[in-house]
Amino acid sequence: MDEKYFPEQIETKWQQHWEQAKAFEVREDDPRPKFYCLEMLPYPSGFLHMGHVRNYSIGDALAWYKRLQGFNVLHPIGWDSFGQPAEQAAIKRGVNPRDWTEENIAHMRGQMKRLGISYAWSREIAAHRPDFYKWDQWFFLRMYDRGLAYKKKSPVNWCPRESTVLSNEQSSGGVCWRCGAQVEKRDLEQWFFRITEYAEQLVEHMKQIEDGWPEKVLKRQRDWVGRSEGAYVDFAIKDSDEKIRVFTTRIDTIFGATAVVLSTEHPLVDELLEASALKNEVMAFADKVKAEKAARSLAPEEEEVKEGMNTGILAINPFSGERIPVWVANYVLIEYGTGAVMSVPAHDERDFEFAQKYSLPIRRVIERVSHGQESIPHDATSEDQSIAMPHAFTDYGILVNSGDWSGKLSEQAIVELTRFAQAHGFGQAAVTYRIRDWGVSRQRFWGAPIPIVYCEHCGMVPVSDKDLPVRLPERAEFTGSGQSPLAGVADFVNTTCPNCHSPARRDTDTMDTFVDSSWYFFRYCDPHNDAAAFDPELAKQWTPVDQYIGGDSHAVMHLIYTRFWTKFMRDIGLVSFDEPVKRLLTQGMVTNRIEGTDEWKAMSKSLGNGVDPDEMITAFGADAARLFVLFAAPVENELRWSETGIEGAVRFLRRVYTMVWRWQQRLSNQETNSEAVEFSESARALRRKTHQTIAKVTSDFEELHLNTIVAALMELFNELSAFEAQPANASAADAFVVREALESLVLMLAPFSPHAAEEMWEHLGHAGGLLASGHWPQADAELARREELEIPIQVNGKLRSRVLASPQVTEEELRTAALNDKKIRSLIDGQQVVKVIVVPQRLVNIVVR
RNA sequence: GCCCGGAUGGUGGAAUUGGUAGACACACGGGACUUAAAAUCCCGAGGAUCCGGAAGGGUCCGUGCCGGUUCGAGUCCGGCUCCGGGCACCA
Repeated sequence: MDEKYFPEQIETKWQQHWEQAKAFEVREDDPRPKFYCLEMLPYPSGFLHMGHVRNYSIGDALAWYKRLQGFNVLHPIGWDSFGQPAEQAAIKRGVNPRDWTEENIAHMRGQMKRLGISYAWSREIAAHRPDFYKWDQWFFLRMYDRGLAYKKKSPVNWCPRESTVLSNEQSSGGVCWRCGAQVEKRDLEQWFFRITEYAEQLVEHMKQIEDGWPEKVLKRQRDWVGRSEGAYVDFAIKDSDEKIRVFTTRIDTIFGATAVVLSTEHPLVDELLEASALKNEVMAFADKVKAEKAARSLAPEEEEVKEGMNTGILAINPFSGERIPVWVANYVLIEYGTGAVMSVPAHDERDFEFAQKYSLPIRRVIERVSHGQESIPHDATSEDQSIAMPHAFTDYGILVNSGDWSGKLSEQAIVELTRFAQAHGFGQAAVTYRIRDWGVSRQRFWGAPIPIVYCEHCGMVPVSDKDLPVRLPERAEFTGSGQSPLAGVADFVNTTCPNCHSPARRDTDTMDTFVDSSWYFFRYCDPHNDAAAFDPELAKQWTPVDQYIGGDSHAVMHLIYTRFWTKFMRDIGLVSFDEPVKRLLTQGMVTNRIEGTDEWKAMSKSLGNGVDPDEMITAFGADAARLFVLFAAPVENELRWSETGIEGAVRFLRRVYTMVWRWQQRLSNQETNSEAVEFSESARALRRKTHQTIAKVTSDFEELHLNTIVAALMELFNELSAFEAQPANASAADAFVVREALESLVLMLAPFSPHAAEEMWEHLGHAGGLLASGHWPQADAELARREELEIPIQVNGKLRSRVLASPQVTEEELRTAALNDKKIRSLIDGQQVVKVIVVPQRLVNIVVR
């Protein structure tokens, strides 16, 4: 041990020790309870950024804590190594995506090792390696077997810059989630996973995780799934056998329907207009809307103007028999519900706006329930109330002008009208969801090939399991054009049919990379299995994940897909639970000031406010960088980068290190190891602080309040520094107390700054390091108890004095002590004491008048 | 527009869930060491104001704003303001 703290030396030394000792590898036959600590796997862009450092520092702190507490901790890492950047590099610079990816992984792995994150490296996985994506393909086939993977021609979100299809999640807001380009609509044959089949469970099972997941994430998922209860209602069409089915959540307003409005893309539009004189006009309108929709993606912020056209067709309101016009309009979504709505201008903002524009009648059928109202308003209101209503009235209320249902409350009417529709065969209760099936086809090279071939005779045929993986070819042409580069690789495309062995062609699309991340953490349980994605028995020992940590940018994509995937794996018998992750932590962003401004933004190269973790490690050491990152803000908050802050962390580590250096000689004497009988008052105070700190740190770890843990450790250190005994003159009892404090401090520091902790632990007489588990200190409640309490005394709620009392003081004694306090007596002299409130062990408040 | 968060010193943030507001740190100021600087160590500090030669001590105000509940409110309730985020024609 050097007298001075040299982080670089210490860190290199312990990283080697850990590697040699395989300190963080785990075995399934370990009898201790398991803990699965997982951080979101990174994309191998080539360089870690501070967001990664924060993510892994949080995860590693927890992994260390649990390990020290005696858990068998699985803490793995891998690479989300399929995806666009590798392919972009191939297009722009002609490099091989595989080489590019492997080089990036090698560099980032080195950075992680320099940070000293305690990963079980033998379990490292990478999505782009055939032994991994083989199982993507295997899962695809299982989806296919069950009808959960299907192909359909559909308008897809198309990123023109990257020449690829995006999922709904990846194109939310009309822009590409990756490059920000405006998304266009195109019709392509695409593979989909039937996530909608699991929509109900995705909502329902939130109950199982609501204690462990941030409400913010659950809410976004709930919104994304968009469960909505309502009813289908069929409107018959005059002079036709066809019906228009609409979905509504407000069947109670149906007597106010003054039109039925179809999406311009509704299949019935064509058919119904066959005989209509307006056919050409309406079709022209539909084309115009379609063109506008495609163009609109160029300026998505722009609010769309509602436009429509009367088709001249009449629909029949099944409740009233009334004939109302059928319109087509651009504001009705084909993707949601049935692609058709009943228009109730009086009670829906959108219909109101539309009706005003086209002078459709606005008929009020719901009245506000006034407070205490008993009587029912009668149906005396006039037909057209557009003048009387400045807005749509969208609240629930009481029905008017609604036939037999007038006078009923909305809630009740909804139930009764739905039941009536069902009984008469023109409707039924229905639940709809906003979530759409997950489009997984990508016209890209750098992904898992879709294991399907097309045979002239047999049509679409799945590849046999035994022929997996369908390997990516070594080379391809990267033109950046629309087709998958795989289409140009003859060796890849041309194959034989698994069925009839005649010539066939492979599907040339690859899978969305979110497929990899949907199940990767199950692979860590059994990473080298070449007979299965994982052995269910091994997975059972580790999963579900106890704590997952990552950015909240994945709140709806990855974190919904992985929940879906888990339910699917449950259904094919691989796992026995519904939810893959018990606790989720969404860490805050790391931001830095943009030079010359007062703006704090996420670090990024393009903004020029990035901080290179390597430089941090070189300048201050990994231990200090990690300590600072965890201390500077609560884990879920934004973290504002500060150079001086990290210097403070170095200073703290240096001070602790120096303290250990100063005491190590004295503490090597065995007598300091056994507890003395008598301790001085100040020694007892230090012990008290030690045990109070242990208790606080332990409970804060359970909540991942890492910043307050560091503060508590600093407090303990400050008290230790102020302790009067010095190494040269310390009694055995004093030395014992110092040892207890120092050892506890070093152990509790290990999750934050493990290298320095190892070094100090060794020099406190524990050769062999911290590697063995089970060292976490135990708080002794007896020793942590205060010998004397300082009780604040208030008069009329204002702090006026303090008295000292023993922790055993009774309420009565406290009251007396407060009233007899000199200062208090002079203050309340001559006034009437109305009441004395005594909070045991806490405070006394004297109320006077 | 709708739905969530949040607002505490110069700064990041603490506060046992209704009980001494500002822990811990950064930045800052003063001092020691030094020829000097850096490093290190010690001390100070919410604001205003008063008493005292000093050490110290007192009073008032103070957790975005207004109001309420309570012996007591950063914490609970009602009404706002501002900031951040999510969704965005989902019938």
